[in-house]
Amino acid sequence: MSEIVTTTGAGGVQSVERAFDLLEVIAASGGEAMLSELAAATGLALPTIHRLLRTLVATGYVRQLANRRYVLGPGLIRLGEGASRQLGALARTHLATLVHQLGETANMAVLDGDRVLYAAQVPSRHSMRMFTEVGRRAHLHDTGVGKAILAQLTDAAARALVTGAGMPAATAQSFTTPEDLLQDLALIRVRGYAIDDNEQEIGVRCFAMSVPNAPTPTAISVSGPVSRVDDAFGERAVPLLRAAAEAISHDLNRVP
Amino acid sequence: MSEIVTTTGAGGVQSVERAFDLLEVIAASGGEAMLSELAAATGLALPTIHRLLRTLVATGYVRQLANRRYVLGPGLIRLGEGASRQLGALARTHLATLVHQLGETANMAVLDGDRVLYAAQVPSRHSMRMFTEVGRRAHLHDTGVGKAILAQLTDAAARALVTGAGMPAATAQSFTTPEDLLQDLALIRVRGYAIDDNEQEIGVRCFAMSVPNAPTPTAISVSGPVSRVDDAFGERAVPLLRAAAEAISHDLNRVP
DNA sequence: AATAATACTTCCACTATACGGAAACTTCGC
DNA sequence: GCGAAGTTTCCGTATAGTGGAAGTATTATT
Repeated sequence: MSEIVTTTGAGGVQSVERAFDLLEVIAASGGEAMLSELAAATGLALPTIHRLLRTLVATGYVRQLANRRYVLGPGLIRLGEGASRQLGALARTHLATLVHQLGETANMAVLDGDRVLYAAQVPSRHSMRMFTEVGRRAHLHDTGVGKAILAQLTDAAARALVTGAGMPAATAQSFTTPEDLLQDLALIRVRGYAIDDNEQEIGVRCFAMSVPNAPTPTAISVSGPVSRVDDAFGERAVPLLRAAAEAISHDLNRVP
Repeated sequence: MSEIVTTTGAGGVQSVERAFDLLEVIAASGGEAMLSELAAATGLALPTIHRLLRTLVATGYVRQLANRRYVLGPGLIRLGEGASRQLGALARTHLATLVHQLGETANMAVLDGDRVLYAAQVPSRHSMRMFTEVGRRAHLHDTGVGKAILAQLTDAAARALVTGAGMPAATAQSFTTPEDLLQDLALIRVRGYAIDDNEQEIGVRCFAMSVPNAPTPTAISVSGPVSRVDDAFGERAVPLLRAAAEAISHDLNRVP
């Protein structure tokens, strides 16, 4: 399913890159893989992989079953939580302000490979609200945050990402061809924000904006049912979104 | 705060061990650290750390702020999610058995820093049930799983964790001083399981037991309304909990 | 604003470290 | 039980990583 993943960037420590490649391949194989599968996916020699895995097993980032299969270990949960908290804590106060001002759920998401990863959420007090959860990953082409992130990139880069990931239609409103999507991205660049209008889920609309100068491409959004999130809502939301995006950008690049 | 962390196990790949040591130190420093802090904590030479971090930054597992400070990167969130799902899948069948036998919601949680992280849940079919969700983190001192995990540790370690995290009273039944809690932990060690009796939420009672020999301190529980989860329930639940904990332990420590 | 102090990054020669071919061993399918 | 596929150990080799020293940026001090 996967092929060579090695990213031999100049000055990188080879064995560290390879160790993380192995973890990524295991994750991509549903969290469980055999030694020979890893060899096929990475192109590395068997003894090399075995030695790297032995190190990861000894440190608790990989577990080995009696199958001899390798699975992601609990040590990674800690690190993942730490990373998630790190990114989310910074955003949460600003997202909470948005929720207070607008009354709808606010999210922050980052580009992760060819998907968006929801890194923080402050839910609204409405009972009817989005059920997206922190840690969930979604497609780029049919979410507000995804399109806001794509609009920051060049057309070529955006096209490469969505064609790589595929463009399944979540609803009848979803874009299904790169051409249609690129047209929307051009509009997003001009007006400065993205709208997801029933594209991800029927009945849900969302206003999203990219966070400038983020280390990883990042966007924030407010979303809710179409009955409440209408054009009038958008007029109120856009300036507030911009303020929040700039505040988060400021915090991300803060120099204390 | 930390000191030398290096785990030079025979046959381990040095640079991989060091890279993960760095990640752990960053996580232990609240998700953010300076290069020189890392040097002090690990005892490694500055150029070595710099090179390792550059690799981690290039691969997205660490971010570098404008401060030049290093923080855990979004790539770790993916891996953590994968590991969490992996652990949950293993437990789910055993938790489902418990739910089938007892008719109440079953959970598995792991120690994560100074909190418990719910890693898996199988809800009961009762409409009135716990609303805890996978991925949610809770305090150690007022949950069944938290107390079961604390009881595995020494009094000193348990005290350090709860004083570090604080002991807010969720209900009038919650323990609020380390002394009271340690007394309960002693009881838990003797009888082999923990009871959360209206401590986390009024009306909810929970029986919990630690999973022996888990790579990370882990516990499982069954919980429900006090009307159903009474002493008679406990008498039925405890042997089944023990069987489930041992089955999970068995699976964790490799069985095909 | 200029200077000192501190922290970070690049350079480079050395050698310890990780690599991978070949062989021994284990498990699985038949 | 036997053969095949997969996994682990061994070990000579050379690559890949190491860290002292020097250079550059950033922050603190006067």
